[in-house]
Formats: sequence, C-alpha cells, structure tokens
Amino acid sequence: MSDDRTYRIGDLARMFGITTRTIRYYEELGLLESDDRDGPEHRRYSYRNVVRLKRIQQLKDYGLTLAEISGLFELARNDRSGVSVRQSLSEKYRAHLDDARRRRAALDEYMDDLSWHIEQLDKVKDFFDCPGAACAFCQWAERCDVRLLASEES
Amino acid sequence: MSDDRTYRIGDLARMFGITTRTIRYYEELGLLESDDRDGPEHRRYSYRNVVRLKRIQQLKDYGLTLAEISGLFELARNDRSGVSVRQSLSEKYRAHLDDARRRRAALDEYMDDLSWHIEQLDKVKDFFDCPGAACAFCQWAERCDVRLLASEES
DNA sequence: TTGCTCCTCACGTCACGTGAGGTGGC
DNA sequence: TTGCTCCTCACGTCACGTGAGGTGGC
Repeated sequence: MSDDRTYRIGDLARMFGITTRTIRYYEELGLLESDDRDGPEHRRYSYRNVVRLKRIQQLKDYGLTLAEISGLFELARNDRSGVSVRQSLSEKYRAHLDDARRRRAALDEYMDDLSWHIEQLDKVKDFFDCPGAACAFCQWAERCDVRLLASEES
Repeated sequence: MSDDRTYRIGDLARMFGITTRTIRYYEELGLLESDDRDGPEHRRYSYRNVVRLKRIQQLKDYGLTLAEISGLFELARNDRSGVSVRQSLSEKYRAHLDDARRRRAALDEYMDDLSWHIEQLDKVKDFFDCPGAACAFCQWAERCDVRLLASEES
C-alpha cells in the first residue's frame, strides 16, 4: 500500500482527529519522527508515523501514559526480535484488562447509583446539606455514605 | 449525629483518602470553608464540609470538573428551594448516564480488543512497524485500523 | 498574487504533587 | 520538651490549548 508517500502535519491531524499541536508534542517527546529539516521547514512524515500514531492512540485508550508508551517504543528500538516489547505489553495489557473488568463493574454500580441519585433529587430537599439534625430520620439512611464515614471516625 | 464536632484537615484527609493539599486546594476554590482564622492558624472544619467533600467526590466520580461542581454549589447557595440545583444536576446526571452507557459499550469493545491484541502479540512480529510491504498478505487485514485510515485518505 | 497551511516561541490550564522552611498544639 | 501535625509560599507535572507574529508552498 501507500508505503512511500509522505504526510503533512495537517493530513495526520485530520486522519486522527487531533490538533497539529498534539502531533508536534508527540514528536517533541520522540514518539514520532519527521524527516530531517534545516530550520523551520514544513514537516514531512513517512507512513511509519501513521502506524505509530495509531499505536499511540490505542495505547492511550488502554490507559497508558505517554511516558509509558515512550518506554515501549524505546524497548522496541532496542529489541528487534520484539520479545521484550511483547512481554511488557502483554503484562500491561493483562493488568489493564483486569482494570477494565473492575471499571466495568464500577460503571454498573455507578449507573445504578446515578439512577438512584436522580430519583433521590426529587425527594431530598437540600442535597448539599441534607445530613445533620434530620439525619436520624432520613429514609435513605442505610444507603448514605456520609453517615458511614462520620461513624467510622470514632 | 456528630453535627457540631469540628475536624482538622488531617482528619478529613484520612476520612476521604486524599491529601491535605487537595483539601486546601478545594478550599481555595471555595468548595470548602473552614472557620475564620486570624493568620496561619490551624483550620477547623465543621460537619458541613464532610458532606461537601463527599458530594465533591461523588460528582467528580460522575465526571464533573471542579468548576462545574463549584457552579452547582453556587446555584445551591442562591436557591434555597433547591429547584435549580436539582434541575441542573438532574440534567447533568442524565447526560452522564448516557455517557456511562456509551462508555460501558466502549469498554466491552475495548476488552474484546485487548484480548485480541494479546493474542495478536504472539503472532505479529513487529508491533510498531507491522504494516507496510507485507500488509497485503497480512492475516489481520480486515481488522486492521491502520489500513482503513490510510485508504480513507484518498 | 491570494489564501491556506505551516512554523516557532511561550504562556496558560487543570488538579493537584512536592519540597522548603517555619510554627503550633497535645 | 519532644514529635507530629499543621502552616504558607512557590515551583513542578502532565497533555496538551491558545494566541502572537511570521514564513512558505500550491
């Protein structure tokens, strides 16, 4: 495929739905590499960088920081066989999968909670001050985190 | 309940699992209020602030920024009946519920993707450069986002 | 030639983290 | 009296956003 054509910074920005600033920032961090220029010429990116950008977005979506991604790229550079990258990524992925499972469960709980709060909004008169004197008589007492917190503190 | 006891900054930090810096930051933004002090005396927080902190954490979890939370507190201050807060919160909550549904779906896809990637890691030889000359013969071609991107660009 | 895209500083933002250096209360 | 907790600057961080002011290529 279009292996040898080159891309301008705006092309990449449009392709990936990001700003040119972001691309320059990634290059500044060493995550992308444009052709050598002398002075402030326009950047030219090879197809490699399309792949790299895609990887960056994937890994970012997967919760890695740019520093971690940079570390992986570094690993890849020094290990042509790819064993250590594979291993490192695989570990991170597995960790993130576990994390994703937890987040999924949390999201379920969160959605349940949100529904409850929407309902509660119609019934509690002062959302920000609700606990206090009337606390003991509140119908939501069992589900109330604030009460729990306060009672944990001796 | 313990409506009239007062809390030190470290008490709150421990209760909520956050740093004292965070609490001072929230106070700086007007989200919390300690008793009046003259000069650099130790802060004392009333029980109100326990509730507020809990609300802050909830709303932050629900994806609101501190600025948005601050706006809600402002609304609450100017509207003792609580109608506008309720309305505003209810709207935001509904929006976030929709968002949560989308995120849940995205998470499912993500987990599926991750599993696929873990598997793929054992089979593709160079993760960061994989597309290119061999692209046309790749067994993952149909699932490959990079190819798609490149072919969208005329 | 006219736009549009690109360029480089360089400061701003958000939600805190992290010392430095000093004071206060049980 | 000794720690521990607290205090106030104030600069740092992460991943960019956002002008300002200027240049380059189709």
